[in-house]
Amino acid sequence: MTLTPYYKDGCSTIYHGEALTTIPNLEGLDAVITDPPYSSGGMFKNERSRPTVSKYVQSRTKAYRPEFAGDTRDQRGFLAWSTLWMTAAYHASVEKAHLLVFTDWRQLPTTTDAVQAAGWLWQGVNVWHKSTSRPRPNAFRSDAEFVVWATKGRMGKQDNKTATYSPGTLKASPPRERAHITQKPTEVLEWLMSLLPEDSLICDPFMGSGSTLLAAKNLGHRCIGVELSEEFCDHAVGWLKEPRGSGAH
Amino acid sequence: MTLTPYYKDGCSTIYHGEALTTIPNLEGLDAVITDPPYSSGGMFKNERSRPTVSKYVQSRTKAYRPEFAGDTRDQRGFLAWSTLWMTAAYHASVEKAHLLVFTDWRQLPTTTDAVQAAGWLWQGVNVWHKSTSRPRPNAFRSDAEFVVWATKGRMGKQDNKTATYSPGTLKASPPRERAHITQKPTEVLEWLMSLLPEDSLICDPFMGSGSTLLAAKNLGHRCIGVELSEEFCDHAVGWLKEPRGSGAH
DNA sequence: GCCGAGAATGAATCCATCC
DNA sequence: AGGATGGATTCATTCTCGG
Repeated sequence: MTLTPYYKDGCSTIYHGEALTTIPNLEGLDAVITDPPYSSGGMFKNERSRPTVSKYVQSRTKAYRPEFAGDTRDQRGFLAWSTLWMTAAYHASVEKAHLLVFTDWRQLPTTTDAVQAAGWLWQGVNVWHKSTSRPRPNAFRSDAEFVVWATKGRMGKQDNKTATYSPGTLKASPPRERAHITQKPTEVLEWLMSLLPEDSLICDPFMGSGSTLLAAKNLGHRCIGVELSEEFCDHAVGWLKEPRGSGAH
Repeated sequence: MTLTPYYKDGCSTIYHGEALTTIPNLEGLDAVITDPPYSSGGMFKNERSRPTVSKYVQSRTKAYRPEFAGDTRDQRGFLAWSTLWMTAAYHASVEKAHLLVFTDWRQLPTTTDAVQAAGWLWQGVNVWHKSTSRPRPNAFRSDAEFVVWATKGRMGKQDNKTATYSPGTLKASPPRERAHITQKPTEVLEWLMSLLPEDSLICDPFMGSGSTLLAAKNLGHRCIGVELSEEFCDHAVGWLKEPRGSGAH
């Protein structure tokens, strides 16, 4: 089966479609960096099944943000689904490829299970410390988002001359103006790409607004984005053509 | 069975013995805050009979840990053992008590499993960002230690007047002059105690050098420490009597 | 250009209320 | 009764704007 790109230029490709059916058509990936739907937002079914806008957004101005799909799975469903797409990503990747998956504290153990079930070698947990989070009385604030890091096989000997050293924890605030609820600061994505050699081929199977593609472009990598919602595909295309408000300065 | 304290003063009590057999004799705990051995260290005789020098020189957190993809019996053993002491701690605690357990990334999923298996309500994952870790070439540094947070039952209504707001992520380096290698910064322990009402009863079933007892004392709480190694017990007693180099300033 | 004051915001959570 | 909906709450940080 041949895929038809929704958009394509020198370094960016966007496919409009489902991750599970699209990833098996890809190959030669050096890294998979993505922020899948967490299916969090509550411990109970009725809370999870609320629309993402009402689950997650609560601001006075109520800026419009599109709904995103696939956020209603229960624990077992989330594990099974995660294992499926991660297995597909594994087969589409080259040896020693990197996998970097965002998750919140509730799904962290399930995500590490899925990563390993899919054949990846779990290497660690990175922390994105976002200082702008809502306070909770008599509780610890959940002001961290986690990134499960894994590789395809062992990394082997490294040349210390050209070696890269990256922190496992980064503090950064979400961008002021976001199209997607979960839109990441470019800084965070560039951090996660810091281990990659030049001109790597990256894939983000849950592209959203397209931050991963933009960060890859900034760093001189190629990137393939997959997104189910046409609204987000549109946004990403416009953003790639004219990255206004990209947060870069 | 009545326990005989190894040491006791107004706010601190130390029992020299095993956590599993000691905790069932305790009651009325408002919080359990501890850094258990991550591997099976302390569970088996060969670990316990190691020479004093290696116990003191080698950090407990750097102890041998099984390869992840390897034999899973150690993982299962760790889960079973963790569930046992956490269950005992649950029964020794009052309603709405807090549980705060240090763990590293490898044992984080097993720890959250054990916490929930023991009946505690998992509330989140705190991050201690310690900037003093060894860099690895071509890798993300593991510069974070995790703290699994849980409570005994739901927390219910909170009074907003007297409510406490605590961060979920803290950056702190170990004090330059440490009385003991395994010592955590007092700052970190005081952070974890920040949700507790005055004069709470805390328990650290894996006391080590006694940082938890010292932090509790600083904040006006009572604390019970349990420790298998007599050397550690001795050290803690000396430290409580004269807290030189405690990191407090 | 730098600094200080003021405003806006958050993958939240609890709880009352309605259907 | 039980599931779904909507309102109120809160502070650290960032952003904006004016002097």
